[in-house]
Amino acid sequence: MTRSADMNHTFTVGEIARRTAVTVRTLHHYEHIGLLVPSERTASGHRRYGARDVLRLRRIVTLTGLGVPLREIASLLDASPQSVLEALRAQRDELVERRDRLEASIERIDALERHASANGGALTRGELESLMETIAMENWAHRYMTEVQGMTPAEAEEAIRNVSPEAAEGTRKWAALIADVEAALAEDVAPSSERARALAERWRDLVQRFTGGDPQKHAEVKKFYAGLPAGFPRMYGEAVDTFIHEAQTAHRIVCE
Amino acid sequence: MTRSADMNHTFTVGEIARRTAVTVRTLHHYEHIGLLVPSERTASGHRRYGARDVLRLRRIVTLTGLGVPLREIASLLDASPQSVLEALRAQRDELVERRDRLEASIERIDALERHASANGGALTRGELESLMETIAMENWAHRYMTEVQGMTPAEAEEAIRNVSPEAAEGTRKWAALIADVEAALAEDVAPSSERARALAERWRDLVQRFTGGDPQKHAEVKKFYAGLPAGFPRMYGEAVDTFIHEAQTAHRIVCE
DNA sequence: CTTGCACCTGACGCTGCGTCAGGATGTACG
DNA sequence: CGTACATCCTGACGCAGCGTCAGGTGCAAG
Repeated sequence: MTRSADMNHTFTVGEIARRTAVTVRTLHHYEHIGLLVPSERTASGHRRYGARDVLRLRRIVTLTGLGVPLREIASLLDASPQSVLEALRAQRDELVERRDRLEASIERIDALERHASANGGALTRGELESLMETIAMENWAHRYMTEVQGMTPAEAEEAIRNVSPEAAEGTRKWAALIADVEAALAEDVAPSSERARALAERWRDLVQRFTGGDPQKHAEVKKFYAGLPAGFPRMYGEAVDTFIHEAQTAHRIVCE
Repeated sequence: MTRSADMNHTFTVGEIARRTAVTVRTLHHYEHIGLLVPSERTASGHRRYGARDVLRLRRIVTLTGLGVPLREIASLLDASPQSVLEALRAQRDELVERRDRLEASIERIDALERHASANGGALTRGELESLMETIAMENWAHRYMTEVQGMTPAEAEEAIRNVSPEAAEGTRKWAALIADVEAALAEDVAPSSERARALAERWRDLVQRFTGGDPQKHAEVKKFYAGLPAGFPRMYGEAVDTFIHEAQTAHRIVCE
């Protein structure tokens, strides 16, 4: 054997880095935060890692691979197996939540894609806008269900997914209408104008369609809106509300 | 109507924040990076957001909700619908990749949990260690397959998942053995000791089991290891190799 | 002795804001 | 008209996990 029996052989940062697939900078960082301090230093100050350090590092790498934050790893490395398991359970829950959020985003993009390809692969700016507004309203609905109705994120996703296609179509139309009204607001369109009349009529039609012409349901919706906690973000702004009201008055459009 | 016709009404930061469910600090930040600069300021320097700003903000919020980085949003807001779609496609790919990574981590934790509950819900330190070593080796295998064999991450996941239960069991035993050897190294156990002999025998048995006693397969495995690119991280360190070699020599354990 | 590589410390950069700090404004009420 | 009290302002540090210089030292080989 040409190699000496180097049982308590020590390694330099570079060697450790290569052997465990982390960077030198990472090792510096781990030492800086006190997570992995090499057990030795040469006289000239070079780091020397022993077998014990390598073991510790392997555990650290494993746990970071599971997405456990470094702070937690630091406390876990000296903890009992039970608390490690417990921490990993908590970690799992977090990972699941993050994964579900990603999944929801992916599905929204997919939905947008489907619409795009249904329209021949090309979208006009307006179509894109209204689709993005739909997404915005879904986000809003999600917030509403979790924060006001107290649903879990998963339940809210479910509820939103379970909306029937026609209702989703309605949502899309609402989003488009609101976007149009806000565009009109941005362009200083007068409520008495013809364009405002068209918007007010679309608004009335959507309200009728949404409530099925049922005054009681209309009242319910109003109550629903009134019941929102103060400061809770609305689907559309006060300015939109005011504009539509004025346009309806100006053009004597009865909404109910 | 008591409220005046405030068509080009402007809003303060706080109002905007409440209505769009972002924080005031976020609006400050968006202005700081030039993403959303309010179209007006009062004489005293207070921000005033108009309908146009609200529209822009809604789009920003929608896109951040899809995980698009702010820098990209900045360029997307003035881009054509086509390039927006294109960017969202790229965004989707990224999201999918992140989701898959999360999924893999979740599954690893689940596997660990299953082992734990199979052992009656309680794990000894050694069992936990060896399970974590298994994870480490899976990570290693993943790196090996993607970086050396050139597989995609998905293919690598597949390949690892497709390992038969017995092979997985073998992997676990290997991991446990390596961990034990490294522990022995950390404790300065002599290669001539009884404990080293036991380790060397376990090593020999695993090699035999892995190669099925076939010398050619043994040679293949050696070649596989020798064929690894220089500097590629190994499953175990040189010190382990040396230790086992010396122990086998000291106790005349023939391995092949 | 020089070359060249590996190592050292220190410090800023990145993402997307949260969270003070210290002070100026705005609005409602008496 | 003064006084609360909410809201607004700017500026700056903090966080997670390192990447990436910058400027200087150590070490083995030719």
